[in-house]
Amino acid sequence: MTVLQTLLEELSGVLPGNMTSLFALTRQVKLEEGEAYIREGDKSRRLAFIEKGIIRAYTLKQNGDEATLFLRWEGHFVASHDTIIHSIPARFTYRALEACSLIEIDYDELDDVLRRQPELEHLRNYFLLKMLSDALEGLEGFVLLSHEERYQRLLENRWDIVNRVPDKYIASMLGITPVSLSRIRKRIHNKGRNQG
Amino acid sequence: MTVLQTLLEELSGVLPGNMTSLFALTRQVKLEEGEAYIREGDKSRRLAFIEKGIIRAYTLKQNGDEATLFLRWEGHFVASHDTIIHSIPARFTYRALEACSLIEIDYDELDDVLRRQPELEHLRNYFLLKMLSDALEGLEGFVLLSHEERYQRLLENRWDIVNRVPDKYIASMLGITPVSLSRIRKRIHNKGRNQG
DNA sequence: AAAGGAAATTAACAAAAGTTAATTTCATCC
DNA sequence: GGATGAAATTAACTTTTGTTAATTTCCTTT
Repeated sequence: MTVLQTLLEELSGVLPGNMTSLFALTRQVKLEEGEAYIREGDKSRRLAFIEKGIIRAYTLKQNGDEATLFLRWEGHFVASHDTIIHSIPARFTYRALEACSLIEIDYDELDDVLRRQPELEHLRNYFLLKMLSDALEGLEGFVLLSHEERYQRLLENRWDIVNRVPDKYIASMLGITPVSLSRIRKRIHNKGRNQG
Repeated sequence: MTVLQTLLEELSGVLPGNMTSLFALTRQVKLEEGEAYIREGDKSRRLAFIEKGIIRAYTLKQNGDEATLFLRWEGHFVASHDTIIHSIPARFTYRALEACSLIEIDYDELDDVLRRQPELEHLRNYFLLKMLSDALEGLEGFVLLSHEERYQRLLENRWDIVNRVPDKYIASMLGITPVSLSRIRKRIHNKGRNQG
């Protein structure tokens, strides 16, 4: 039984048997480090649970630099909100930062199953609420915290993830340049020295 | 028939009769300008559709300044995500910037109705996806755009709303100070003069 | 019309971030 | 183990923002 199955059963309280129609539609996908899962311009509406690895969503800014929108890792779902919510081609590329193991499903097929088995609908609610909560938490950071505080918070809450990801992607996610992040790191380090 | 009823029926394709149990639980709420709808610390799980007016979600930063997380206006739903998603007391205050007319429902009662009438579940999906989309769009702005570009985008997309809201709240939403927003406005104005 | 008060602008200076480029670190490959 | 190349740091300089305070604008009230 997979991590995902265990998770879903805990959340839904539904017996494994009733999940058969759901899991019949899933397939395992392996990505090599650096491999793209969804490319900018793709129209496929696939959705994946991350069993292992980190995926980075990014796009090119007008000035040519990459901008990282978010990272997702073990236990998260990843999908292009452009294709699923708005039915437009993906405006971001979703690429594996590490070798990844995913469990994939087509969103439209998932939708069919949920329509036929409304007792599973609260799974969808659960994950939508979780994603909404994450997004709002991100927004909060930008409104409430300075760049330095935002990085500090990331270190406190996700030290393990920050450690697995090159700083330049972290910087971009924080809305700053790598040079600026480096200065922030130095500042934090010096504070630690002087003030304990 | 209210704006909300019309909207829901368009979205759900469900006949008015089936919505009776839903609307039996709603009540209209009027707020004066400056009146709070939900206060920081509140535990109530109410949810409201905004028929008329603008509501601002804000909290006090550690330094004592107010930080505005978002604005919601006609056609949006407003609720404390802290109480509804996480079941913790609201960390933000939701206050009417203008006199408001709301249609309110208790989230737990709504939840009951949706469980009993699963044919309405896709309404919840629709609104959750819409809120998620809004939140992600906000995040995108912080990652992809400079302060000036973010303000420009707001002017282009929501000129009518920006016009109804004091600049200091707009500035806070953009993650900058009122002084800085004022300078940005001047810069934009001057560009318009010189470069047409 | 005058007064009062909040919001917005401006000014002046300090702090932080952007930009470009040089330098150093560090992991990887041969 | 030395070469290679990307990432991170540092440096030097410019631009933007933060901060505090003064000034102006604008709206409301009397």
